Amino acid sequence: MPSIPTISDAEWEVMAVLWTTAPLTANEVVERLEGRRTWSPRTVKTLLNRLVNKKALAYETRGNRYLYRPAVAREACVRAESRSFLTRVFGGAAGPAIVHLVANADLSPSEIAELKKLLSKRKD
Amino acid sequence: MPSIPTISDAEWEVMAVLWTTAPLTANEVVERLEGRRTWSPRTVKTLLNRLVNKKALAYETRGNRYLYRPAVAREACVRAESRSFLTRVFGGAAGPAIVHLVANADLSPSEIAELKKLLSKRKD
DNA sequence: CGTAATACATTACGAGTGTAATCATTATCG
DNA sequence: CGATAATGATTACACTCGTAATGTATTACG
Repeated sequence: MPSIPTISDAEWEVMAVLWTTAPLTANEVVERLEGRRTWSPRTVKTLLNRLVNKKALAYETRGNRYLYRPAVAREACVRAESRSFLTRVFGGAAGPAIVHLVANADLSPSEIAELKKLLSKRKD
Repeated sequence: MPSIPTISDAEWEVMAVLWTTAPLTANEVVERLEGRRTWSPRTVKTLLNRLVNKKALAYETRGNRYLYRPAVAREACVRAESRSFLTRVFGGAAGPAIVHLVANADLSPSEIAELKKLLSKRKD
């Protein structure tokens, strides 16, 4: 399993785009970020570059253009970030963290139902 | 409401100590971190200083010693960090985040029961 | 073919972080 | 009272991040 690189806030936005659709050219990534961020295209290119250096993204060249695609799975990054969050904020204790989130979150009835089902299964 | 300063990883460790017990002198904080971290006492002093500058800690002087105490509530910081985590990793959607955590977390039966109770109450 | 446009690479730069060492002030021991 | 030890303040330094500008190589138009 490839170890998960550290992905910063801004980098997560870029990764999110490519986890949704890949491969994309740099400009396609820029387009998909418009509206959500007010970044200069230069900034997006910088982030793409850093992510490639971190081996969070890979690319193939198609002519003079690069096609970027994720090199790490979203699920793996989510797990890593979650662990880091739990450790920092709750000292690693998932129980209190989940209680906090459930108490403060805006959950739809169907989400509540799903969570209850999930909890019942885990009791086994 | 005082706005919540940004608290880094290392700083969270220090805050955690003072949220548990306060007020404490710098050296008492250092002692309580021994074993959990291998920081030089200097490093801890630096972190205390930064936290005071950020107004996350306050102090009173007792003779030549400082007594540090939190200036922001743990609960408020937890909320801020949780929001930041949800936004970064799950695009702000709490539902999927909680599902992920529940699915991956190591929960005790009593925690599971507590969560189910909490969810039932929220359905109303 | 040469020059402009395009696309990636390199460099920039101030703020924050992790990790400390040195400086200055104050209190305490002899 | 003076020297030393203790304590907080200031300074350090390399690395990451957010946010770009500038440099370089390649392509495409005229």
